[in-house]
Amino acid sequence: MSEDKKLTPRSEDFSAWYNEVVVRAELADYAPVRGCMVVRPYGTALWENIQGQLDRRFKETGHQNALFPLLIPMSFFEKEKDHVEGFSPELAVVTHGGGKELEEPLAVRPTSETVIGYMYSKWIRSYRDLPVLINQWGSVIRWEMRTRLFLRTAEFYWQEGHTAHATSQEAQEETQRMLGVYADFAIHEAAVPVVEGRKSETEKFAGAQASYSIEAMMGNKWALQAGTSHYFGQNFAKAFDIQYLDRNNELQHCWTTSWGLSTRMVGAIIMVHGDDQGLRLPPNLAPYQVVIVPIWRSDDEQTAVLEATERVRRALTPRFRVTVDDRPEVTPGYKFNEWEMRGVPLRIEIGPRDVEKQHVVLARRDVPGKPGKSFAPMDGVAEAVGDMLDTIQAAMLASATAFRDANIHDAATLEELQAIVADGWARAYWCGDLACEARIKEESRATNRCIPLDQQGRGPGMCVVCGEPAQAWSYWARAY
RNA sequence: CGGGGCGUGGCGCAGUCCGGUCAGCGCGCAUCGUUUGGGACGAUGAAGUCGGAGGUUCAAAUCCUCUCGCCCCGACCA
Repeated sequence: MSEDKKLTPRSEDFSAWYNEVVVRAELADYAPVRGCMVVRPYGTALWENIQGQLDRRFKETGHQNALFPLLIPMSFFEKEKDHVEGFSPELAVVTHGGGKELEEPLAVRPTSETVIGYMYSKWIRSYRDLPVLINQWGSVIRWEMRTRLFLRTAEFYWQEGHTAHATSQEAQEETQRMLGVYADFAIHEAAVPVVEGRKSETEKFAGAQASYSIEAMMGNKWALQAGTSHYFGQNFAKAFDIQYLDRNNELQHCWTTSWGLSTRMVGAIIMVHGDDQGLRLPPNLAPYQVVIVPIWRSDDEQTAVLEATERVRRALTPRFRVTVDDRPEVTPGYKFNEWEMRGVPLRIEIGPRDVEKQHVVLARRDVPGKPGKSFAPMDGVAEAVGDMLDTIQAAMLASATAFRDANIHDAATLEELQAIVADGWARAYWCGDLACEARIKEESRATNRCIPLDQQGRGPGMCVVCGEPAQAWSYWARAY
């Protein structure tokens, strides 16, 4: 048995395991450009399913897609003080075009608040134009010092929603509505049990008045910010003159928001669900929900088995995303392992014995080995598969939720917090003082992940650093 | 940008300290045969500017200088 057939146990070296899963499952590769990645067809298919589920939700909440330019004049960034400070260090800048040096350098967008703000200032004239609810799918570039496939690449693919509203309240509601959309997507499609919360002052987005995030616990108990939603107040509207005439014919600045979710979600799915066999994908997002593996020996068997396989495939298509692995040159055992590594949630085995009995073998990816196997009659296989995929989706969410909850603990002191975040998340009160927050980070290597909107279950508390009364508790964890 | 590690057929590596039949192993790949219900086996075969550039030497994967890239840990961040 050669070394490359084993995946690194998740508990030993999580980073190595993660890289191996990404590469061997053929999700992505390194690009010939520093810090960038090539998303391979299998990874892209997964991403497209994520896009589909999000787009469906965006449509339901009244949003439309649009496309804005990749290149942004440098001067746009200088219009909002915090924004330029936040992004200047990580801009990629185009200085030449058509063989000549440009009069004004162009930044490759690191995010599109500025160009979109510029356009909104032209589009919005009246309160009747509001709200503007637009989303963009595309890629952006941030020259990060350190990169990781999917989690932090220099170029990354995402959606960024940008909205403009007539009132502060409406913009704040939008910010939280979209946070809720992300949480709903993560929980019900990705089976990633996220917590929702507000970012602290130090953690919030450059130029935002308030930032919110969904945070997920990875298999090594680190935290990952899986989606963000920002309330800008009138910061960008004032910087870009986004104004409208209200009912009283008075000029007002808009209230704007933005929210984004990236290919980082793919990384989250890998790190939340993956196991020693490799990738595990939730049925709702898996490129292939079902792989059918026909098994035969003789030519006679082959004919009968492939006939049955085709019948089953037709019964499942197009209701499910199905692929058939009838490669004659590799053994069934090889196929089992390969598709398990690639995370396909349900495998159907059809061999001579199954044809004879007119049933198929169902093998669950989320329960590896024999315990995950069962039979389903060929007639009515679609119903059995539908039920099984629902079961798998629910089971994956349940186990990820149980894992998360088992690894979150309350901390009453800094010492307790330090001990907890070494191998989990801490819930700890913090007075809101920046110095106390910095102290926690220094002493524990943990960051303030978010201040949950739902503060239930804990009474009034005291800051774990200074002991002063604290209004709210946060999740603290090591983070990607 | 600091600290550590690594660049040798497609992939994973040995060889580097001590220069000289070291161009080698496993997997993969190709052909043929036997196999096929949990990563098959045998035979034969193709494939490598040893990351790059300079230098030392009769001789460099190996020593020296510079350089490029990647991975991990920090700082930064979706």
